[in-house]
Amino acid sequence: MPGPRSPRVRRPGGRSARVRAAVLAATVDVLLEGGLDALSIGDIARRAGVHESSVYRRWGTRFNLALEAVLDRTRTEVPVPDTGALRTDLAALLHGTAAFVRTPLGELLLRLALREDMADYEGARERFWDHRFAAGSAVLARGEERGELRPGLDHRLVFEALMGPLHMRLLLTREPLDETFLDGVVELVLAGIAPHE
Amino acid sequence: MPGPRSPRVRRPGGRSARVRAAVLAATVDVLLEGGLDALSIGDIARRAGVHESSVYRRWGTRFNLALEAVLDRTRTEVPVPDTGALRTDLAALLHGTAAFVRTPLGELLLRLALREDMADYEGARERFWDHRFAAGSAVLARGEERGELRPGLDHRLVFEALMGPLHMRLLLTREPLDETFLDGVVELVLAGIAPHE
DNA sequence: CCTCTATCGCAAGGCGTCTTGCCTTTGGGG
DNA sequence: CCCCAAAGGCAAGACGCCTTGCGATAGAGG
Repeated sequence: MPGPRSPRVRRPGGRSARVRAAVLAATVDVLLEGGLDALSIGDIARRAGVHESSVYRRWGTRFNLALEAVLDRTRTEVPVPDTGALRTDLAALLHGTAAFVRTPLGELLLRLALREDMADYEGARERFWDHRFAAGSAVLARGEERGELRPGLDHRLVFEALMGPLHMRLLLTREPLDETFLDGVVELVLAGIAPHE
Repeated sequence: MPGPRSPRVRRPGGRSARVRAAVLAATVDVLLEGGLDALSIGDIARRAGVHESSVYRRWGTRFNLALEAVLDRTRTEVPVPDTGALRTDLAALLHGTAAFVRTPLGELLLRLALREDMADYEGARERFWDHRFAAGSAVLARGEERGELRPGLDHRLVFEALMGPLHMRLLLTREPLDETFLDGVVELVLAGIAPHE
């Protein structure tokens, strides 16, 4: 239990912070070299010049460690496209996501998100998707003002219709994410949400 | 190398077949009780009355074993709905898939399909999705004859648009798969592929 | 029925994960 | 500047995954 003298925030340059930085850096290195399967706590501890038990005590499992390391390196801010037209905005959103998941860290993050045993990070997942959904919703709201789609649509549903096929290919059917495919999805969604003439 | 006397097919009631059946049965039991994480080769071998090394020699990793056990139990035949209208056919397809992935074995299969380290089963995955896609394509072809959708659309794309949001919710955002959602997807896709009036 | 080989049982062992109890070090607060 | 709690280092060890060499056995073909 943290006594009354227990500091809430340690000095950012202290030993703990150094250890944390060294371990996270080593983790990202290993991750980028060999992927999730190559992740070994012993290896990381050695590279970071830290004892194994320190890693275990702080992070528990290597997946917690990997997630924290990746999140630490990943800027999750999503740029909200504003090209002036719904079609190009949606395309930018989709292509941006495709580009991200093709990034080494992006793919790592996606793979980690699929694990079931990360109870601690429910919040992180929720925040991640809320963030991305907000970008989609902003784009749709502007399109609505311009009369480019029917009003009253469920933005979440439209967002999922846009992003779903991409993730399905990536994770399940493992077909390539070529331009034709991405643009086809945009056109299909666009047709689905267009106002009745 | 199999000599000239090497039989291609062993007797189906022989020792090997008995071991295989016992191990697969034990595997499914464990899987249904505790999920993928509870899968321990030692445990399975004990339950099946078989030595651990026999399991390792035959299946290698527990994920190969799990996949074979699940595939062995799963009838992957997809019923092709034919209700007379595209809307209800698509709804049946989507609800059927949702029902399958909510099955214990269905969810297990989905989780296993996500693993990257199953090089041996690329073929199985391809066959699985080809099968399901064929059902979707048949439905779309009939709809096309009835003039319920624009001709010349990429059936694969439409299929992915229908199934993508479901899998995205299930795997990534982990939001519930309620009726409203599923029906919303059907309506959106339907609007997206409808002939221009 | 007999042979012969694929498969299984067995035992020993390497390796990685993760825990735990004890001691040492560090650095924030008084 | 000193004290002391939090964090790290260390060592021992449990446990599960997976491999391997060898001997035993069952069952398919002759």
